[in-house]
Amino acid sequence: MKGAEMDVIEQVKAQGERVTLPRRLVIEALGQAHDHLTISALQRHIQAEHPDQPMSDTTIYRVLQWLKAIGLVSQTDMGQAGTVYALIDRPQHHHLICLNCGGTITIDDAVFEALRATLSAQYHFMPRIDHMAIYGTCERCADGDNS
Amino acid sequence: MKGAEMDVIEQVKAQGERVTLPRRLVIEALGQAHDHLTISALQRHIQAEHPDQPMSDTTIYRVLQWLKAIGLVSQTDMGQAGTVYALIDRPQHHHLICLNCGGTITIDDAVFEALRATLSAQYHFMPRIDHMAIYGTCERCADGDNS
DNA sequence: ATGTTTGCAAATCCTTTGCATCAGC
DNA sequence: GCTGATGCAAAGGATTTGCAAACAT
Repeated sequence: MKGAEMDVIEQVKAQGERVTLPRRLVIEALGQAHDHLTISALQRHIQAEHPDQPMSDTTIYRVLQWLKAIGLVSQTDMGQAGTVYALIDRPQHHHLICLNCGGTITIDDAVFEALRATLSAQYHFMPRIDHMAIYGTCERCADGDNS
Repeated sequence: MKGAEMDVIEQVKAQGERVTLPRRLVIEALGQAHDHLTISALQRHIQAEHPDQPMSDTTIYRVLQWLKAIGLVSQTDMGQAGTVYALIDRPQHHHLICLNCGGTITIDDAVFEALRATLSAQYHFMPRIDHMAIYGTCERCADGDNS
């Protein structure tokens, strides 16, 4: 199912931005990933799919920075796990990260609806909560105690 | 009012941790700051207060990493503005960061109470929301349009 | 044709590490 | 006195930048 990246490419064109091969590949990789990707994971993914089309780190950085600027991808600092990127289009989801075991739990975007409403009403601020990483302690670590 | 850092030092001692001069100075600087500090701001602050006591970057990094590990400071990625640190003790506050003008708005911790409750109830996860940075568009930029 | 984007290499910035010395308990 | 913290210098990693060549529109 390659709907996501097609949509993104349409959006990009509609904004009058140029669509080049490297850009296409980055968008494709992000669209196919069922997860948020680090720069190196992205690079590996693209290499695997298109072994003949080399992509420099520089280009990936620049493409991501551009996609972020035009509001199509989110960038999240996942702490020890590095910085990850993802398309902003599918049903959003976010992550809870356990400070003890390092495990991650995926949570639904609905959890943030109330927060969005509050920030908008109280502070007249339009939050763009594309991908949140929240740290804390997971159930297992809270019970079984820690290291 | 130097209550905050005294408390922290007591806590540290109570945990059987060593209290050295560099550690004391970092805690003092964080306690006096009315804001979250970057590494370099912290360094400048300490230099200003104690010109004769040099502190290597390395030590600041190590002290902060240690304070974070024992749960006394928060670390937040503020995007373009870098990574900031703060003591976790005073009434918490958080920041809204405008993606357009870069301005920041300070918000109350109460905003996150509902979120904490939801995460705890629905995912059995104990979040540690010490300092959040939320990106979006501020009122002024939403009205006056952008660059 | 024109203005943008790419790739390479090098620069820069932030953070961590090895190791000898020094300080807290 | 023993154990762990510090400082220096150097390594490491991630991200950015300058400039010529390649590309999309």
